[in-house]
Amino acid sequence: MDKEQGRAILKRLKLKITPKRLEVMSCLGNEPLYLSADEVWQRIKLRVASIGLPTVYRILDELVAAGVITRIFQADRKQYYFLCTNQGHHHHFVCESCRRVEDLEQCVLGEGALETVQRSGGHVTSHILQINGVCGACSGPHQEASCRTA
Amino acid sequence: MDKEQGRAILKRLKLKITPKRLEVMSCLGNEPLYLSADEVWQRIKLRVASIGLPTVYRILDELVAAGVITRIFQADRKQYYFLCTNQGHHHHFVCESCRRVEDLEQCVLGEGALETVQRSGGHVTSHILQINGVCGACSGPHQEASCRTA
DNA sequence: ATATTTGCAAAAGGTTTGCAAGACG
DNA sequence: CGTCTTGCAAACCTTTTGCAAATAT
Repeated sequence: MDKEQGRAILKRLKLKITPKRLEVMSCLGNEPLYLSADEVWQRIKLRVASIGLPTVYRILDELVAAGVITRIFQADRKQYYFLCTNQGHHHHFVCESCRRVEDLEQCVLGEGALETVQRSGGHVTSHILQINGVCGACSGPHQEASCRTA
Repeated sequence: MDKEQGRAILKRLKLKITPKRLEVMSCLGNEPLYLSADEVWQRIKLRVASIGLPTVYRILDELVAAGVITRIFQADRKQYYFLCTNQGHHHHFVCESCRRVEDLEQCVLGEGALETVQRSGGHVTSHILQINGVCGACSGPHQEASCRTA
């Protein structure tokens, strides 16, 4: 996720191209980790003259609404954000240890899911699916030291 | 969900049997709807002499920890609660219109879900799966009036 | 008798809002 | 230049906490 990709996304969304927006996208797009709004803010502050936390929230909200970034669910009821590079419909595997997010190859929802609802006359509009666990790197025999306790 | 079932659950969880706990379970167990902590509180206040909102939160937390009730995810980032009567591992269909929650017959996670992760050396510890839509009753041709706009 | 439970009031803390100043196109 | 963005400070509001009083077993 370089600046050029960010510019293209903003142009497509009809949003003005501002340094703050580019920084938020760049921040989330540079590593496959989920971050809180506050964490994005802390990282960006180091590189941008001045930016307020509300601005970070506003930008994140825009990008979530546009489908550019995804919310990650965690037990602490804070909002976490992840920038998907993968375009198609898919879901995520989230490592509890290192915060890494991996795209699952396809929507792993089973066949029966929608039928059950449709059978009773209803219809499905959306679904939430997130798989939590420990990634390969964090599960490896020599990786204990790198594991987070949070 | 009558008082007797509530008593049995509390006994199994080694929690003292108090009127407040029975009321919370009874409130959530009487209709297949998800409610917020505040809504549970409002309903119980009508029937119990005095109960504080913190108590409702504490009881809900205990019951979630014990697996008796489930959290429902909504966009407003409030916590919603639903009391499952179904015992086995399963997930829920949530009606956006009437708040009704229906148990899906089985875990609708597809076969490929876990394999993708395991292939790279990781392992899965949990997953979040919730299907949103409009239920049969709310989708029916003569049900427009009963639909919520929230 | 004693550990658990609860009320009350107050705090916590992530997120949102209002408005004036600033920046993009 | 007009409109969209942003900073700042303050408000919001759900949820949590501390502690003393009440209650279950």
